[in-house]
Amino acid sequence: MGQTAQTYNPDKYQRPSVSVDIVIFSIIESHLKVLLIKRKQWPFEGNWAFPGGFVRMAEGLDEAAYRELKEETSLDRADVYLEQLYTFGQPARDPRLRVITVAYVALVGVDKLKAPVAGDDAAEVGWFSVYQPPQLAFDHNHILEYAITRLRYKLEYSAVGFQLLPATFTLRELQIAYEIVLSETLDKGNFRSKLRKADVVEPTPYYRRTGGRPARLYQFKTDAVAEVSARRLFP
Amino acid sequence: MGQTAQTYNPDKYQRPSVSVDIVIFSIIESHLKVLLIKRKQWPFEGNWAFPGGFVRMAEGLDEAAYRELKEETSLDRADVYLEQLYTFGQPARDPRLRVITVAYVALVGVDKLKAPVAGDDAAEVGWFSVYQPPQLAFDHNHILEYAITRLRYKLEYSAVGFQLLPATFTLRELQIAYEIVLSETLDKGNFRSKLRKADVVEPTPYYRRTGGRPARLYQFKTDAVAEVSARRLFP
DNA sequence: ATAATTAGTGTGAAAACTACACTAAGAGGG
DNA sequence: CCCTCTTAGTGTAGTTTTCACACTAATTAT
Repeated sequence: MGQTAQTYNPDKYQRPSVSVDIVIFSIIESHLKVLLIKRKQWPFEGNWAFPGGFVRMAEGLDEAAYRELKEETSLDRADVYLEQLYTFGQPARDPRLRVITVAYVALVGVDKLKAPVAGDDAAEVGWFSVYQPPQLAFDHNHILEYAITRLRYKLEYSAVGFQLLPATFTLRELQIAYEIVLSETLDKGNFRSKLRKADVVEPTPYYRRTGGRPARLYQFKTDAVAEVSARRLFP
Repeated sequence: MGQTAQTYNPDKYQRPSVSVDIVIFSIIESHLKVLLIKRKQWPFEGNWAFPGGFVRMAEGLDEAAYRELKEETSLDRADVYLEQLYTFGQPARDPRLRVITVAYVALVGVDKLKAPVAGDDAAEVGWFSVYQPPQLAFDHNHILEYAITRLRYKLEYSAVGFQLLPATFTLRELQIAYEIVLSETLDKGNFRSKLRKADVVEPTPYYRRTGGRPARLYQFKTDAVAEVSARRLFP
């Protein structure tokens, strides 16, 4: 019969290792891309993996994710949107030892990207299209798929899409970002009127020159809640 | 600088314990209730907690959740809807040792409930209204709130609400279940037409006698997808 | 000037949502 | 048996939202 949490003595048993993995998305050159690091050791040597690492005893999970983000990509917590995705814990997902990983999703605008730095071992780092990723390590294919699904879903009913853009942007750029993530085209007029009603962006006094009529630059309203009330924002 | 997952040797470091906790919801006597177990030991002795326990080295997370469910409540995996909720890992959430817990939400129909059994130590077990829970252990208040929010949210755009009812039910009963969870009244006609359009229930040949006109019994369509396509199902 | 290009607005038809009224089928009481 | 009460189930008009598409606006290139 069952051991309940109160009687079970965990010291008698082996404990798993717990890591965080961060799926970092950005839109680079009109493509939805994900940051990956090349592994230099067994297992999955030469394959690519999300930045991440083991959770330390004295830190929370979000804290661990922000720390790894900073260490492996130099991205500060102020520069990214970070959210817990899901926890993956199949016993065989790491051939070395039992590792349960808490996956996070991060969104970052191109303007925030420094040249991504590697860890101590100067591993190769790169941005890859999410639709043609390289050979991934562990169950990271599965995690990536799940992350994309969640990102699409989230974009439909909230305003996190702004996190993929620079601080100011034209409405056309925002629409293109949504189109890239959702993999569908959106109607310009409808996109704009929804945006107006959602009341999540505000105009700046600046314009960006384009091929034709200059486009007004907008910014995300700081007081706007990310979770846009009831109804879906998009499509 | 950063330790990456590939160079870090986790054996050199202490590892946290990992548990699963299961927030089990049911609708009992027209109230949304949650199953809790009374703790008999320090810490939080006398407080109530979700069923749960430590994850074993050879089992996955869902597997651990189903096992605990079976051990502590006799509920079989076929009898419940189970879904991972969120992972809570604040270092101080358990005063004894570092425990990271992967929380799950389970929905179960009253007809599935046997008298809930306790573990080896015959702990007290009970169903409590989610709005006036007793004194809870650990961060379980926080987990409960999060679980309720997610349940409401999920009900709005998917058809999991059926999981809170017996195998067959009247549409009125289903509406009441939704009203209880969402804490708002719904229009009968509109509820029914949405349900018709969503195409997730089918009539059985049976009726339930009520005070007035007998009500047709319905069942969840087995081939219906739980995630109801695009638009919100309710309100 | 004129065409080409991109920004931004307006609008009518279709679909969905909402509130509310209506009919249907049983139980119970005189 | 007839009337009333209760709960089940349907219909619909008015409003709001969505969707497709046409229109105007401001700049660059020729």
